[in-house]
Amino acid sequence: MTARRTDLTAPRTPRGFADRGAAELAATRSMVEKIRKVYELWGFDEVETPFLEYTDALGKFLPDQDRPNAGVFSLKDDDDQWLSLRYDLTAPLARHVAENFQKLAKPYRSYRFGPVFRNEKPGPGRFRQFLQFDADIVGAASVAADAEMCMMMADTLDALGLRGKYVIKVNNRKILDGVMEAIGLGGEENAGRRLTVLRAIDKLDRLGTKGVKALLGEGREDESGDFTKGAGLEAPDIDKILQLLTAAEGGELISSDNHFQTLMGRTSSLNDNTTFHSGIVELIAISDICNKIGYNSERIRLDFSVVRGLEYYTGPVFEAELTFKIAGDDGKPIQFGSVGGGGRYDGLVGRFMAEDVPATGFSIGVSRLQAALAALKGPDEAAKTAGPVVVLALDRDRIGDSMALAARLRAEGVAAEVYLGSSGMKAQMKYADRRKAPVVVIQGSDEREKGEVTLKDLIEGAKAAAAISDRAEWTESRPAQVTVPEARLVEEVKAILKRHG
RNA sequence: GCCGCCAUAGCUCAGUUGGUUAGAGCGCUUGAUUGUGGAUCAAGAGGUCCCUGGUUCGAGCCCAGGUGGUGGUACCA
Repeated sequence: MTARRTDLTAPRTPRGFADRGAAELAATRSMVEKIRKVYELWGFDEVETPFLEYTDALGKFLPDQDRPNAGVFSLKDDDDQWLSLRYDLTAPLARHVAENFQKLAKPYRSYRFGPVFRNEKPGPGRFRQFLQFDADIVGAASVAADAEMCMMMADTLDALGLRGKYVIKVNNRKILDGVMEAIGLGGEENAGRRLTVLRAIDKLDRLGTKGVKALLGEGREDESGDFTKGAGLEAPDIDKILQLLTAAEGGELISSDNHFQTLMGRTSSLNDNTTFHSGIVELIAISDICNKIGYNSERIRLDFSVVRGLEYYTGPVFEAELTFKIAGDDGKPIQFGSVGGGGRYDGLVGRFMAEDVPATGFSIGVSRLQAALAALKGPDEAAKTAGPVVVLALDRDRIGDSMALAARLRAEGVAAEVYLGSSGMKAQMKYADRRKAPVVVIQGSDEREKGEVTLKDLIEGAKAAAAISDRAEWTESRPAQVTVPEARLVEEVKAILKRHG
């Protein structure tokens, strides 16, 4: 027996990172192409930025003030400058725009796709590297740009076959800011409490009115016994916020003056606040545009509980949510929830340059959306991808003959490979089976002498085998197999492939 | 980050109050029936019982710390 080696390295992917196989990559590719097509149809140009940025170019908007450096992978360059892996595609875009400001035609419409990295606790379906696909308009202050973003996001999900299975929820940060001003939380000194209030509102869909109420007041204790400190608001102020959250109930985009009046009626105590009021006016404008073009409340809706990023959004915010549930492995329904979102961030480019540059955009979580699409299709779909035709190598001295057969198939555009291992025929058949080969090409000495090849249709054969339980019958029938002259190889293989689409 | 649960073969899991050489099913490899995937039969490979330390005559089992996973929660740009 061999001695145990102690110098072996354990093969392992880093925590929260994953290898991706052919089927998954193919699904990503097809998704990405569909999304790209929509973006380009709307007149967006692709741009690519590096994975690494100088930390200060990303850093100011790290959201969690308690742990300003957590969440990001950073390293020090040889000139002592800190670099970080990008954690989204928006901050790098802001840098790109500021750096090339004179060259770019504005409003600048661009899209980006690629991996982003977050150094935080991974979970099921949640990785430390994942894909995003963003689109942004920089240099357009009008809410018409925000309306475009909502509509394009809807188009994108439509293109992915999700019509009727999602909703784009729209809100405006000015509305939330206005409410907080109205209850005396304006000004620098209340920034911390405003954050707490926004976080509480963001949890409405998960914790319900009751949970949010607790978080706005004293605080809330969760099932594990952990206590989350609340915002400490007075009861009448809490009511004002809850009143707002329910004001958009019915889930309609404000489509007319009539709706506007109704809404204003429901939020009467807040309408004197100018910030709040201008937020409402902006939403009406977005709503008018969307409705005019035919994006009704089936696709785009008003929802005052949408908060999104806590730091940099300044105006309209939107979130794409999948509305269907899927049965998980344990039978419990899984709600996929948010698969993307965005909003207006008028201050983000401005931190690189003296002038403010208005911008709006959104991001699609490709990895998450792909998981949802896969779950929607069911597990069988992924297994259907066909492998190459496998040419068996029965006679080791004549491997060149096998390679010549494969070459002929390739020359006609049929994916083909020769078995290059050292096992016998049975193992080679098994190999072809596992490769998901649709066809196996067999040429042993028998066939070669007669100038023939035997072709076996593995897909048809598998069906036939299911009906056979008797050994003799199996041997006898040689299911789904034909022997043809070598000259007809390509033609016959193509015919079999065609039968299976 | 905080709280809880879990860790035995490639996978899913057994493993008695702490007691000899740690098991099963599936999968994998090889062979038989034939030069052919399935079925059947036979044989075989595969384990630091997560790691380190402790208790004990003796630890897969008990204790402590660590690591990894998982379920909440926090955060989610």
